[in-house]
Amino acid sequence: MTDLLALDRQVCFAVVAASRSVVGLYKPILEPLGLTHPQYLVMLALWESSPLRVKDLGERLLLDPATLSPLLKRLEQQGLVSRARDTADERALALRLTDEGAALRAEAERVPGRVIERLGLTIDELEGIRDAVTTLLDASRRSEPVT
Amino acid sequence: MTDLLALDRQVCFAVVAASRSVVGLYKPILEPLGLTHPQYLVMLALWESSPLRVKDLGERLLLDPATLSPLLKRLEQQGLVSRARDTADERALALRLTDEGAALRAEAERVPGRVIERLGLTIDELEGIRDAVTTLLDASRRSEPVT
DNA sequence: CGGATTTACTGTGCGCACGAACTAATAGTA
DNA sequence: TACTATTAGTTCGTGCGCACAGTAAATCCG
Repeated sequence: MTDLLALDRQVCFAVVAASRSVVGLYKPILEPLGLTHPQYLVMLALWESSPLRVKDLGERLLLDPATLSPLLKRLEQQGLVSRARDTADERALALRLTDEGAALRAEAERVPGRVIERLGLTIDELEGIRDAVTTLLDASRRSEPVT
Repeated sequence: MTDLLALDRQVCFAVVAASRSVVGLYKPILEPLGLTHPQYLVMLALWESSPLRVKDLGERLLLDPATLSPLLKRLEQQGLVSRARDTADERALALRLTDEGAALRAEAERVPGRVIERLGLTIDELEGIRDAVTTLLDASRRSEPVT
């Protein structure tokens, strides 16, 4: 019989610790860009599609608006993002890349390669990890109805 | 050729999001015990070996002393843990379970089963996830020399 | 049209999480 | 024995991350 207690501990501790450790790996690489890891994720989303509302951003990153709100203000202060009310819907905020924010993409494109290099894992290993973690994420999200 | 950029994004976003989501899954289950997830991990460590120093605890959980210090004070205030200087080494803090802290274990033993049940994953899937995430954690820790 | 409801975001409070600076105790060494 | 270096914890500052309450705009509906 499998020891559920030990298995649960291994899975949950590992994923929480891995999350912190991986974010820590990004830190020195993102520092020259002046970004934290969550800010980097926001910029990735904006580089992909630029006029974006806070709500949509939150759905993509699975983050609360209350978390994004101050984070976006910091990005605005850094001149990377502009925050303006959507003219069509005054409740919503239209997030746009500034020229500076768009320009940062060139530098950011070298980030993933450096992270993967430092991890020292093969593509196959990374793909396996991606699949396993995605399975866990999906299972976890299914069990806690988002609303 | 594999798209490293996309792969990196998938792996790193997934692990960070999975971590948050899984911790969120614990929240309603741990709430009746009066514990947050990090506090639960600390209690797990103490249930395993009771006189423990902050340093050792930090090494097991991969957490900074600066993170544990206030967390442990909260556990002390809840009456679950005692914090007393080690008589042999006055620098060190001897963390011990109180009777109440030891007693909480009985309730906590039902936590992992409930989490696994809610995740709805098979034992095989969980073991695969554990192995994949552990590989990632190890790789990440190797690349950022702890000190 | 006009009031009730929903929606989008913001402010507050609390708890991590970590780097950096600090204090106190121990260990190492000339 | 003194003097330095190391070690163990704490404090402070900053940035998430979320629950909860609040505000303002849009939508629903009688």
